[in-house]
Amino acid sequence: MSGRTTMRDVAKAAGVSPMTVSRALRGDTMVNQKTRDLVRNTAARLGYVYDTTAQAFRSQKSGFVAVTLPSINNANFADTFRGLSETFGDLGLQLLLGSTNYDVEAEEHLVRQLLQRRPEAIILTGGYHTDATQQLVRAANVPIFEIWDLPDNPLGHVVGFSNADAMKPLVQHLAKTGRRKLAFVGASEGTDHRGAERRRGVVDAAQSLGLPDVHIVDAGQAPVSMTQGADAVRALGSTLNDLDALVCVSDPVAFGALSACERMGLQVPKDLAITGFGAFEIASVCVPSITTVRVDAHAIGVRVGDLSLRVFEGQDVGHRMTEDLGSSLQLGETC
Amino acid sequence: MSGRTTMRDVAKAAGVSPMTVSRALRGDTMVNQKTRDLVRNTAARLGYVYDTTAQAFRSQKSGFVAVTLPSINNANFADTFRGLSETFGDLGLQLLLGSTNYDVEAEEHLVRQLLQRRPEAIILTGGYHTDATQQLVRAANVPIFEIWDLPDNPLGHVVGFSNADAMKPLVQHLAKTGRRKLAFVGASEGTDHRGAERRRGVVDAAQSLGLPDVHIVDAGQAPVSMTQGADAVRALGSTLNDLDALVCVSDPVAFGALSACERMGLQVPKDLAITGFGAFEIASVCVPSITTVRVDAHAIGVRVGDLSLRVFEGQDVGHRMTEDLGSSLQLGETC
DNA sequence: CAGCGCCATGGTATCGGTAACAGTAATATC
DNA sequence: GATATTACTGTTACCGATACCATGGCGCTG
Repeated sequence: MSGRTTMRDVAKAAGVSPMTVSRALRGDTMVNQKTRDLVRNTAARLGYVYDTTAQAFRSQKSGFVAVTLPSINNANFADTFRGLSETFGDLGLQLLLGSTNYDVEAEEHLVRQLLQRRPEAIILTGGYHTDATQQLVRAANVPIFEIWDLPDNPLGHVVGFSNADAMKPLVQHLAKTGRRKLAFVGASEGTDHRGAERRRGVVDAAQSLGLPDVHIVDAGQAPVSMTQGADAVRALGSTLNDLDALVCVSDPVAFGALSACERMGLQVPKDLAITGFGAFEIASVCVPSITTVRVDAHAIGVRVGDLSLRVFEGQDVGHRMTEDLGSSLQLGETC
Repeated sequence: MSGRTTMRDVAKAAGVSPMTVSRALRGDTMVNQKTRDLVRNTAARLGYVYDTTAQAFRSQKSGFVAVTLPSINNANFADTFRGLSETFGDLGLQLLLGSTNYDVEAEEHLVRQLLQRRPEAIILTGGYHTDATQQLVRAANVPIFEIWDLPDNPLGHVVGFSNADAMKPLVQHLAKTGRRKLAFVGASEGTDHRGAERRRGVVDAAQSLGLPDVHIVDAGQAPVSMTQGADAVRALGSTLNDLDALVCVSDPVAFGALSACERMGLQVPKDLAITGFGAFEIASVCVPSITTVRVDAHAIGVRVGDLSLRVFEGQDVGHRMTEDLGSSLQLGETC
């Protein structure tokens, strides 16, 4: 009598078998409506709380979906998480969230932990992982989704976009409006893989347009903050006068750069163009508004949920799906 | 042979009992070093993945801590979450996160779900909940923490600050610099409880300083975005000319207001003062920088973790702890 | 009225770890 | 040398739900 109320207690109180309680609480229509109501009322009266752990254990279905994000403190990733949350919530699945802090080693550690909870699907941000991570998730034998990227050798399904290609229209726009000397402001080499892809996209686009070499500005470890963006631009000093445009790895960085320019008396876009990435709210609210690349972060989450449903229903098992959600140029006042 | 590799399989392969495997994998020093290594190597060789669900079930300890946040897409709450994550991670506990979207009914639903996972502690943002929520968490019989607030009748432990008191220095500063006619820009009545507390703090402080009645500006449902802040200010139109200061419920709202003013040709702080709340990064980066109230969101998470440890170790069982982390005025250029 | 199918419910075993207790061999103590 | 202690390993039962199979009762058909 010491422990918590269990189904047995409810069964006894309702005068039925535990099996019937189990069925009634899950809304099995096989159970008579009257019995169902009786069981539910009894359970409520006793303050019974269903034990999902026991269910997960017995049925060998955890009800979890594992998600790794580089950072939780990022409006875009938060939007993706919200999309996932909504969609998987409807499927009765709960998200197990972990943050990798833009570090593949940390991701590996996290994945190890998450897999011990026997998730029914695994969602990894990005397409770049350690070998061990790849082995682990493959061995887990559940649907894998890589998001926010289009990996060359996907582990499973993919919902994302090309971070490199996304930069092309941006650079083209800059070139068209007469900007030739570009700088890319981003994280140090080797931390932010998606940021590196964007950099590559800018460098390649500039090259193919016949622009001079892109100046690379290291703003520090990912995630690069507004402050780091501002500091990096300030540190450029007189170099800034030789530049036509600052292509920033994200909108927060662009905003930091914009503020730094304002403090330094530089006119944007007259003296210098600035671009961001991600279409964060700040890009459209600030003055001047920032030209950026729109990505539907929320849709990424929703699409993963939708595809999962199809996978769970067995319509596409063994068939690797790749969904390229693309991106679009969102013009602002900074160029 | 069909199912997943279990401890039994590892035990057989290593020539020991499952019990020894269990002990070895958990690093029990009671097990001989050589045996431990043997077991670990065997487990690794077989690709064994520990089943935390089974452990949770047998030991009746889920390893989970339930957390509800109003919104995940908020730098402050994200910081708190990070603090929680770090601290509870060190204790070997995993966070189960849910977002209430600033709705106590949604919170109740969420809490119901989370409790079914038998969390070892419950962390609720805010001190305002439905009756059912209160009953549920009390009945769960685990440590409860309410954060980001100082409730009158706490459910358990508290780590937060007074949202009302936090506004006093702000209003005093405004009064000292000659601002008399204040407006408060926040969410509609009945959604954001902490926002309402801040509003109350402003109204009370203004009254006790002999300032005229505070003009209340409804910017829509919580969470109020930058855009909503900007729209609300724009909608004020000529009323704006009669005001000396806009006290905003958060920094994003303040930034939206600031941008709107800039677009309308109003000089901040000359024509109008603006204040925010939360000391978001944007407050110190933007031009002019925003005067705001600093709250150590990360510390809230860390402190909850620290206090939990004490509770788990039984040093303070039954003893309700309240930790007021306070807040401080962070002066910027907007007033 | 036997035989069949359908509906609603019950009995039993079991998921994979581990708590609790029970050894056993080697070493220390008197 | 007998006993106590230490260091390590093993045995058994069990956590709370549910998969699987069995069964009783009722209506319907021929």
